[in-house]
Amino acid sequence: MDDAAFMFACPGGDQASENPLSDVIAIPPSPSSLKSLFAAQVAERYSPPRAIFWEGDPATHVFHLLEGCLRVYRTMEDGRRAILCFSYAGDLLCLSACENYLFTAEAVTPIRFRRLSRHRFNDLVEERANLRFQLHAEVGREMKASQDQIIRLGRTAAEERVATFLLNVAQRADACMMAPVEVEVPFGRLDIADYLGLTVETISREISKLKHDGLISMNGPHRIVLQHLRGLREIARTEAGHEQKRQTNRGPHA
Amino acid sequence: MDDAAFMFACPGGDQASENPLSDVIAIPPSPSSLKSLFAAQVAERYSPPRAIFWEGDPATHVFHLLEGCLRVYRTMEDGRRAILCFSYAGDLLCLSACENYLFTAEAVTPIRFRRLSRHRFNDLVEERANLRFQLHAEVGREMKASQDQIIRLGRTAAEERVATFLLNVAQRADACMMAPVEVEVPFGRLDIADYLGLTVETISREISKLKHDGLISMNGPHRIVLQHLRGLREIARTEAGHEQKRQTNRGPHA
DNA sequence: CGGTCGGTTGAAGCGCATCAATCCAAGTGG
DNA sequence: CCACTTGGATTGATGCGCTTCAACCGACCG
Repeated sequence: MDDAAFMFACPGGDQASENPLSDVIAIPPSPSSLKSLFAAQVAERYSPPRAIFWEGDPATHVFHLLEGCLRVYRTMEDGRRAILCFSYAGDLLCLSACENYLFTAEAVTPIRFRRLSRHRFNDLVEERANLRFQLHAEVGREMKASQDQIIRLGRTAAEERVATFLLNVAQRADACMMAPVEVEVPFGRLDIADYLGLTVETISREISKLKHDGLISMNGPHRIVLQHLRGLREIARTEAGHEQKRQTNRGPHA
Repeated sequence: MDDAAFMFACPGGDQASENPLSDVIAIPPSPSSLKSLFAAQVAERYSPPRAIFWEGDPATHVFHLLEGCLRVYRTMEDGRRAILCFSYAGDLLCLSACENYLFTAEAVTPIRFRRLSRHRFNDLVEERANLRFQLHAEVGREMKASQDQIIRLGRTAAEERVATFLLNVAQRADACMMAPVEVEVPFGRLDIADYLGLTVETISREISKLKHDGLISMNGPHRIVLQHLRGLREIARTEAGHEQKRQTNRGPHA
């Protein structure tokens, strides 16, 4: 599965910020990773459903999520909501340049995170080519994740979206993905629905269908066991291929 | 209208690459804009429906589109296609960091563009803080555009999408947007459909409906006159607001 | 002039939304 | 400790919006 469906992931392993010994003492000795820039900041704790910032507010800070998970969403005037992604422990938030936050980020579980003023973050990143490179790469990953989401919302059926979603959550938690995997799904059905562009009822029905077909089983609505990964992947064949068999839609000047 | 629906736009006015006098002579005297980095490159011409690069190919170059327009898309194994955005004259392409191109970019009209090797582009950008800043800002705009698209595909009806699309194309062409605007829509209905996550028939029907309601009129399928901007905006009220009236969907740990 | 391609329009069907009822777990107050 | 409440999840019944299938039209082209 090469589908990085969640934005803001930081697959490039890096435990620096979890290992204060290397950075907290004195002046950070030339930090080697974006996350280590946060090491000196105090960790804050929020309980759900508290937001760490709101869509439209001046984008004053950058964040590093240490524990728990977040929903990242935008809303329309009439209240419709789209969840852009979920953020997990280890993720960085708000790396993209913008005047105001483009979305709201709200705790789904109790979270722990650090913040850094955007000015300071920018200054620190500017100091080292290494960090600039990491930042650019990270934003590139976010772009890819957004594009995956665009394909999914525009061109796949409910069943495919739910299967893909489950596989992605599983991969988040358990990178190896061998035997039947039990996944913790901390978000509610409404969150999943707003993420996949569907309704709660449809999510529930699709999950029930997968359960009925023996592809998954459940221990309560928030613990789902993926019994038959191959079958799920079959359904979730959302992945972009590279052939170009389809008729080309010539422009009027062709 | 604060909705930058098309990625890779470069609203930050900059005609440097269109004014060769300033940059082509001798060594670029400390370039002040990303686009001016391309000034020394030869301009290539492609006819539709030729692609300038393919999804999955090694991402060797960065591009500056001088004339014409492109469709930028990804395809799935089974041939389903999603157009991520359209690119217009002036736009930069492939600014995000990635090993391989994430999408195919294909001429819709005859195009003229310049290319620059990614290595060289990176080196040049690295030299000047100003350019690094511009690059980051530009990628941020792309992110916002992708997120707009995610909301649209996940949470709006066909009518809204088509109205928004027309308004966006119009704004591209004519920034002031006062009186009835005649827009040139160079892409075919299939392109619009794959961009909006709909089918050709639905596009055609929605356009007919708008025509019937007097909101637009047409001079052939590729020239659409927006007669009643206010009405269109009414329909297209896709814009994200910032209120948070909706019930919060508490996580299980709340 | 027939053939092709893009666009439009009609008819029928289906997938998901909507509306509504029920279930269940957790919380609350008597 | 139990009656009552509350909110999320599930399931069923119905409806609608968009897709699908199909026919037709007009422009362009060989």
